[in-house]
Amino acid sequence: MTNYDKKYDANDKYSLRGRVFQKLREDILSGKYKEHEELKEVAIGEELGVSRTPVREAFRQLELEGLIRIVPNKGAYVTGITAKDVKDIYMIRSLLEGLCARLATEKISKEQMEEMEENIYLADFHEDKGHLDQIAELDNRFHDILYEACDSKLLEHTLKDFHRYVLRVRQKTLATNTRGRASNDEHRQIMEAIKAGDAELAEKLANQHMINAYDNMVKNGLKEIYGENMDENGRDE
Amino acid sequence: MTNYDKKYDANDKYSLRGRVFQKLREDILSGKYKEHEELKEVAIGEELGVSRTPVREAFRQLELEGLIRIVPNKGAYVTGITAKDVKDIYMIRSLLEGLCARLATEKISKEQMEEMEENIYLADFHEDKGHLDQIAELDNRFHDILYEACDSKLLEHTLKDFHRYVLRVRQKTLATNTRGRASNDEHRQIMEAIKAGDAELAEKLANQHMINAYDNMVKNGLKEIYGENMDENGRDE
DNA sequence: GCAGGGTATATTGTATACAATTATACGAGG
DNA sequence: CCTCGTATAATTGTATACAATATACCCTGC
Repeated sequence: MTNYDKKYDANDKYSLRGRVFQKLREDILSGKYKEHEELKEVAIGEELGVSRTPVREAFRQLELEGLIRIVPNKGAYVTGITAKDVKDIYMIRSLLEGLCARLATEKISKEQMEEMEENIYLADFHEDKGHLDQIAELDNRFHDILYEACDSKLLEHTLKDFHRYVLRVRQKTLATNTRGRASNDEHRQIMEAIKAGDAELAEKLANQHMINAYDNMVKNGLKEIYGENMDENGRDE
Repeated sequence: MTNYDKKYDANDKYSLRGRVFQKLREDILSGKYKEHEELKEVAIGEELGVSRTPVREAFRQLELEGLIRIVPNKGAYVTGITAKDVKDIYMIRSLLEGLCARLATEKISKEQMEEMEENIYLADFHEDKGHLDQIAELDNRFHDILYEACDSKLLEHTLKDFHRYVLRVRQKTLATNTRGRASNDEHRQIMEAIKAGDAELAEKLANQHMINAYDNMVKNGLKEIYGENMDENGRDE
């Protein structure tokens, strides 16, 4: 938590450090650098045409974002997400997305409401056409709208952090089954509750939306994706 | 979010950067550096006897912790907490401490349970004696035990982040009234619910514990402490 | 053949030098 | 007296040099 939008000032794309940070985050989340892979300062620096200094500073930030793990005097390693992590994140998100939806019911602006309606309409359209990339994009955007609408920088940032963190997993499962349609239907219900001013209902629906998303993940191969880390805690309860 | 305990490997007290980071965090939270104060790299470096490099890296981390704000090419400034921030944090904490208590009911170890009981016993003792520092310390520790007992690195870290973030505020209010006693009574109830294996009750009690703590803050001068930032959003609802 | 140690090498940690940017001070012009 | 612009100083951004640490390999001795 605790960085909000302020971070974006310093991670601006105009400083070398900011560019390195964003590039590395992108590459880690997209899977270019795989789990437990070691990132070497000089190698990254040469690849991006900068010295070690901005690379090192970017590393420090990536570590606090949880994307890499720095072992003193040894190196920086890409962190993995365990199935247990994913489960925990969805438990937390279930509560916080609910809170977010409840707050958004009071605070949402006309523009945000309209974008949300449009988002759902478009998602239906692309679902019919089978445009998987757009569906994933719209799904992400729906949640971002919700986060922005709750009028809490802290909650918004916390949720965006978690959201981004599970992107690696979510993209895959959303694209491989019929969850897209169901997910969008749930989005519509949440939107309508917010529009009707029913904060209680919006909260409940958002809670359940996360639970459904997680259940779907488990059904559709979370184990295969993160199989190597499942042993410890990933399958209980 | 998203850094867990891994961070502590890199912020070890044996590297200069780790020492600078911890020292600065301590000084900011304790109030040595006040809101909006500018932190200069050379000044900090000279004071601690190190060069700018480790100071800069510590700055990057402090920024992601939300304690300072770095404006590119300008400087690093201690961030303030608005009353709205505090309110948001307690809303979020209410839910997450509840979740944490619920999980802890299943997962808590014998040692943790014992430390929790001892904590409450000791807090009562120091309350009788009027040892304000120890009371605050034990209050913090109670929550840390709870966080550790939930068996979720992610939830633990998220809650510790929020907890630390409001320390600046909480210390003051806890020390200025009778909240200490009431707080410890609530701790006892939570502990007993966990001990009895009643996860539902533990969750509800932890929810309410945070709400009570926040209400008490508002009653006892949150406005005075953060008066300058109240104007925007701090008093609605 | 194997264990232990030591040296070479690679990599990170820190300090310093240099470049770029921003803030400040002062003077010229109105 | 005020304003603007330029020069100068202060500060951050980046690169490089040097130090400390960890790793790998070979060499020696048993």
